[in-house]
Amino acid sequence: MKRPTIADVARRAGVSKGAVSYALNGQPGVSEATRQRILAIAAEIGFSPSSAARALSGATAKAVGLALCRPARTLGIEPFFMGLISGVEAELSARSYALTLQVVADQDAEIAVYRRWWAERRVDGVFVCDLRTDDRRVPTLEELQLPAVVIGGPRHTGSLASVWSDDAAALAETVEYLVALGHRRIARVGGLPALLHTEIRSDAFTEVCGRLGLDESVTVWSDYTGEEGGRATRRLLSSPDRPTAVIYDNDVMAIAGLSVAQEMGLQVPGDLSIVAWDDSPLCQLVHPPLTALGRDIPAYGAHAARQLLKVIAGEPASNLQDDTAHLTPRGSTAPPRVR
Amino acid sequence: MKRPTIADVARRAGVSKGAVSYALNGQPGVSEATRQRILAIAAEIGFSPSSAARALSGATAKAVGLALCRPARTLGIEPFFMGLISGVEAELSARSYALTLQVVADQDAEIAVYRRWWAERRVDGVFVCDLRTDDRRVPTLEELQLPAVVIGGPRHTGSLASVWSDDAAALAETVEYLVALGHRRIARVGGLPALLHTEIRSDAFTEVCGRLGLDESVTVWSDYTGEEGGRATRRLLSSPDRPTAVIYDNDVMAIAGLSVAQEMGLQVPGDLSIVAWDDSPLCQLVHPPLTALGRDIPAYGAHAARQLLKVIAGEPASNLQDDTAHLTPRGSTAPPRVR
DNA sequence: GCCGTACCCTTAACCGGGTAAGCGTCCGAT
DNA sequence: ATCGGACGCTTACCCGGTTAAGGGTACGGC
Repeated sequence: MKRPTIADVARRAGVSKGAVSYALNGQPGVSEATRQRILAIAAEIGFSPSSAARALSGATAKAVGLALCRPARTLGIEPFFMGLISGVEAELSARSYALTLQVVADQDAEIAVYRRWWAERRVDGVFVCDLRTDDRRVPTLEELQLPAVVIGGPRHTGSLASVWSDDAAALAETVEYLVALGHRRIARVGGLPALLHTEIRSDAFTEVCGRLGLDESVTVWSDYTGEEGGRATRRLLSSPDRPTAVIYDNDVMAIAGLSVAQEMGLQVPGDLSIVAWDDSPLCQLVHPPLTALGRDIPAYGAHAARQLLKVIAGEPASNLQDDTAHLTPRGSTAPPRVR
Repeated sequence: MKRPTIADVARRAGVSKGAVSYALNGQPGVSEATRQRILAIAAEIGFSPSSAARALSGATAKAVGLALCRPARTLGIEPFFMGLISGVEAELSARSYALTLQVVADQDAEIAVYRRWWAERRVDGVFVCDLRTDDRRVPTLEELQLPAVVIGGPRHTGSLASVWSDDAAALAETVEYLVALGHRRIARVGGLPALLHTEIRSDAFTEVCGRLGLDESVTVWSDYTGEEGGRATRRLLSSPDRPTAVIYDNDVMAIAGLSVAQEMGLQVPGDLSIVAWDDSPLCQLVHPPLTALGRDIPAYGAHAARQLLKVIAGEPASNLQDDTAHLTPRGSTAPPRVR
């Protein structure tokens, strides 16, 4: 089966291909009657303009890129990215933009991908995830003048647009809730320390603990995997003055932590309260169900996509604040049992 | 910053752009000395050929497509797709192919996406997931002559290439293992019944139960979500002659089932043995860790990608059998306690 | 010395769209 | 009647690659 081209449409309509182009793009230059005739013929023979030809003649590629730089094993289990992608997609496909995905090994590879995409004119813009405190991707994208939206922030985004959520406020709310329950020794199992949002949460944790006079609070760092999360929990709970509550930076580590606590004979929430960041259906599958900091991730993705389309359209870059994560109390948090 | 074009390279090398094209593509027609000079200049100014221009002049788009047709909420929690994608990516990016992703609502939308991609020349080929027993995507892709690889099968793939795994054998092995432990009342919580692999597993389950004389075996269908999986489990366990072992079609439902069993006061594995299909890290995070049918999903994706690249290169379609899932016994299976 | 040919490179057409410029035609205003 | 201009469409060239055809030049064989 031959792919229909604009010339096929033009021939059947008895006009030039220039006229067809004007008609299909809603430009003036053809009469309304002719436009309708051309549209009907295009629909009839299933014509869609070649994205390559379109991209070539100066227009946009109608595609955006997302490079993911986490090892495959952590990518797989975290519901976060799939949620993000489905939200991004919903927004993009409504404007018939395509999403080009690439999994990369490290920051250098990611930068190389951006340069290639740019040189190949393959994408009109990109999403930047997992911002780091000193991120070389930001100056690279600025240099290339490739439209970009940082997912995360709000600091260190340079002149790029961003979508962010106030993790510091969410963390403070969580700590205050635990303190209200009567907890004084609160620990936190963080994600990769090189990531900006980990730093933001760590700073906020330090700040709020200082403010509330919780001088026994402690943060340990992990890497988002269940394995490491479990190990970190085991270390925390082996301490003589072990914490009575732990906040985990993602759901997978929280579930692993719950397992470890139960394995060590501790009652949750009696002996230990657990809070998970990222509320996925997983949190409700375990026993007790986990109190979690949740937020609408697909909506977050959709906002990011809208931001990117705006930047591509030439609007100035802005930093859009998304909803703050909210705490959903479930069975894994309670007042600490007096020892 | 201006993007370098082939003309820029040609000018600096003092040759025509035709010569540059030959040099960069390893074609004969330029001397080795000139080729090296051109390659050096191209590398120096960071030239990558525009994918649009390339695609336009008859060559390939250097991109393949993957349309995912599951609701966002089940997509997110299943580690399967992310594993598949990272495997596909590994193979594709080695040959600098891009992966275009689209989340679609239903089969009609998916077919429309294929038609659009085809008309736009956006992709050179596509992956087809979640094959159904009477799948309209197959004849559509045959009609369009769009290279495609079905992930799943081996039946109902028409003339398309495929990569598949022998689920029937894996299921039989699992049932035989449970019978060897002493189980006679075995239930299965299946996935969506319209999907081909669900049917294959169901048929295999019926066959092996018949062969082993397990006339009390039963299959119920669910939709891969933890919610539904839990509900199905509750129904099964409320029956007067409840099963002593349940096989779940994915890990999320198995974890939900474990929760329900514990909530109903049953000991796992004493009162109930549980087997999960799809062995993800999640299976090891719960207590007891789940016996699971696992397989190397990224490798599966990589094989699918290799198949697709072959079909795109013009090689005849073949049906490649991937490794059969293997059972990893863990703490959730044991001989049934005598009641 | 002349021809054949292999080699290296240039020229020009082509892919399928977008779009500025040009060119009839019709219509209303002067 | 003539002019000006709006309208509707065509023409032609552009984007940045690929590639068939062609054209010098050098070299070997007769």
